[in-house]
Amino acid sequence: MAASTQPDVMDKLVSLCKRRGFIFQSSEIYGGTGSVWDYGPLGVELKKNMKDAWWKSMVRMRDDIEGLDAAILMHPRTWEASGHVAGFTDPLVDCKTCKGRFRADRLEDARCPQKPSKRPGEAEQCQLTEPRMFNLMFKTFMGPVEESASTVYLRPETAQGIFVNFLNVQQSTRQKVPFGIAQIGKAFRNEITPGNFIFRTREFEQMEMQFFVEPGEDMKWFEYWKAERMAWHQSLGLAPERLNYHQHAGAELAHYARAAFDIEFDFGGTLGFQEIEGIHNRGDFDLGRHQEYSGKKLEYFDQPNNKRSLPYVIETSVGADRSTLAALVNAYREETVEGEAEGRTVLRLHPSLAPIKTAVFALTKKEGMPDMAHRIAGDLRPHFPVDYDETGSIGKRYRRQDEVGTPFCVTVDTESVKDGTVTVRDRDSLKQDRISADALLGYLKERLPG
RNA sequence: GCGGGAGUAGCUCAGUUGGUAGAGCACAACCUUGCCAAGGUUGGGGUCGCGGGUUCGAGUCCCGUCUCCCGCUCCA
Repeated sequence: MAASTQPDVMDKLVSLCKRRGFIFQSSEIYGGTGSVWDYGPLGVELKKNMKDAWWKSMVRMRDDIEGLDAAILMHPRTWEASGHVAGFTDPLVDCKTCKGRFRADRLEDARCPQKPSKRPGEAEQCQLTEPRMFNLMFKTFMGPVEESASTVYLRPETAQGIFVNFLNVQQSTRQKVPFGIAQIGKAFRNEITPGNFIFRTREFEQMEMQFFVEPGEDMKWFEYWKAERMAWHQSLGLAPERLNYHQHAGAELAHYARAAFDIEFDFGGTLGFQEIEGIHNRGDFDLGRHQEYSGKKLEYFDQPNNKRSLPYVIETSVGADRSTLAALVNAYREETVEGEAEGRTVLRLHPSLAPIKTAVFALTKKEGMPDMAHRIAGDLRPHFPVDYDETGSIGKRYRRQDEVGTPFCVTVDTESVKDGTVTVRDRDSLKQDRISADALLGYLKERLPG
């Protein structure tokens, strides 16, 4: 069969995601809410599989990383310490005449700085609007009274929940540096320019791990995690040629970062290579600042060597939504099946990510086929998500499952009812195996990782 | 926030000079077929993003508003 990769599949993907129940625009019946998306029945499974894969590789498969689920609302001082209150607030002014936008604190004598060549005639002076404060953080109020003292923020990143709990986790688990804390959770940013489907949204989910290391060991661990994280993305099927590293240098470096690399994925079309994960060496910036703002010591006591130190932090931060989008883009294919007039749309998702692992069909509604197919589906359900279908032609049902990435389809026919064998069809190779229904679970488990 | 484009059925779209909405696909039921989107019959679905105005009458003209896309600004 011939495969074709579309230059820009995003439009088709958005349409498919809505039609098949992966992703819907939030509050659509009210006209939609800007840059917020809801995950439908298949989308929630896909994203959950993505998060489970991450959690398993980070927390369950290692004994040097612990899990955490910190609250979205934190003490407001947290964000003063992190630098988000000061660093994320800019006074912006717009020029009504020349359409420019500028930071008020960088303007001289309140004049529009646009070059004369781009300004209208002298008679028509530029008109600047009043400065408006713009902060990336969403504000809300805690308690019944809305007053400034009760202002709290929706966290713009999950990392701070880990830093403030550093000693709680370390002492309760008796971990020794180097060790890490992992967390999956929602974060909120009032982006000026959101967009590109679920790529940049105002409410999103992060999968972050902060690894605490001895100062001086930081670059060694930085390189370790750089490699490990790239391997993880590939293990979930992202094509190696669509992944690369992007190094941050100079002004591009965040205020806390000593070194930073992004892992980028090629989304194709107009988007091209975009960040899906960041690996940062944050030094002791965060623990140091929280120590300063809270007045509480956050040093780690190294018992054998009888010394105290503030660990350095190597952070890996993946966007769960971006990874999900990358998986979808990476998996999307429009193929021509040999000998067939019509092509097929197929999501070649890694089996561990597929929302439905196996579909069970009754070839027709006669001769006890539905009964047997229902029985088989029921036997498989305790083990993984299963879909049952008996409508339309068999080819049509295969196409439906291809479109949502189901790796295997099992069909019960007349022979099945007589001799107990079924047909198992593979999504990618289109090959069919005839096996005993009794051996089906073992057959599928062998081919479905996780 | 600015400039440009767009908003008609689940999806992709068509709707001529304003006269009370169509197609393909999808979906549901039944018949037929019986391993890769066949065929047939029937059917459910839109008041045309939302609000207002002009008009005897507006999807079709005007104003406002919301949302999406592209560009700018911005982007820890």
